[in-house]
Amino acid sequence: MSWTEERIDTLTRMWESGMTASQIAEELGGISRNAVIGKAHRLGLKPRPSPVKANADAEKPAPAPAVEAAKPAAPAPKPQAPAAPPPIAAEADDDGDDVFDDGPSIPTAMPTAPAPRQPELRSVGPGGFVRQNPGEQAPPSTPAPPRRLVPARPSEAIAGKTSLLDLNDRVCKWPIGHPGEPDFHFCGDKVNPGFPYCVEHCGHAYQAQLPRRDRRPPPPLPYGGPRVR
DNA sequence: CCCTGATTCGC
DNA sequence: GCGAATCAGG
Repeated sequence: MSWTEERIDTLTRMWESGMTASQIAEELGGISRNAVIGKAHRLGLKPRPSPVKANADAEKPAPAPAVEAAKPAAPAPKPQAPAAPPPIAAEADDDGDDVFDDGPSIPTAMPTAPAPRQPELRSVGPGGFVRQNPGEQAPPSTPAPPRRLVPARPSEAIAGKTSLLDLNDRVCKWPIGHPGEPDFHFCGDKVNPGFPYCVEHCGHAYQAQLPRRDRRPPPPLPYGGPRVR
């Protein structure tokens, strides 16, 4: 098997949306988990919560005269930052016509003029909702993921629906249902220009920020919160 | 044991 | 560039 552009694209999207290397390998078929990881690294995409991210020290005064087999063996106790489960937002890369693609961006990216970071400046998005400024961005109340991303595999249940692999910059990435469920898919409507979601779901994802004093205590949506649908 | 991603290194 | 082998943490 060779890495065609299409396969690379699939790999990239799945990798960036949090699929494990095993799952990606299985999806692509005829390829090993290692191949996926190797390719992912070669592509330069690897910002991923690794289960083994301990070693950060490169310099070690210890003499390593051996030609090889020099194992650092540095059990430096490091505080482990808990890796938050990645949001389901798959920043799809469609080659060519993605005008607004400036890399892995957050949904606050403005299509036209970047709003200068000013405390009380507030702009109104194309959908008519009030934008949040950078910094006050609570993660979109994505009711999505953390359990386990399983499918992405063509199934009868999602026939005609927008699957993970169908995501691009033009369709709404709002998840419908939950990963792992047979009919898990995405909204797929035309996006509110400049946003990852359609107008309706932008209304869910971006809420007008009330003055702090009027702010209700944050609704504890532990996880697997309100179903969208 | 299982899983994960990271890294190495012969090809 | 590729990916099996290996490593290492959970």
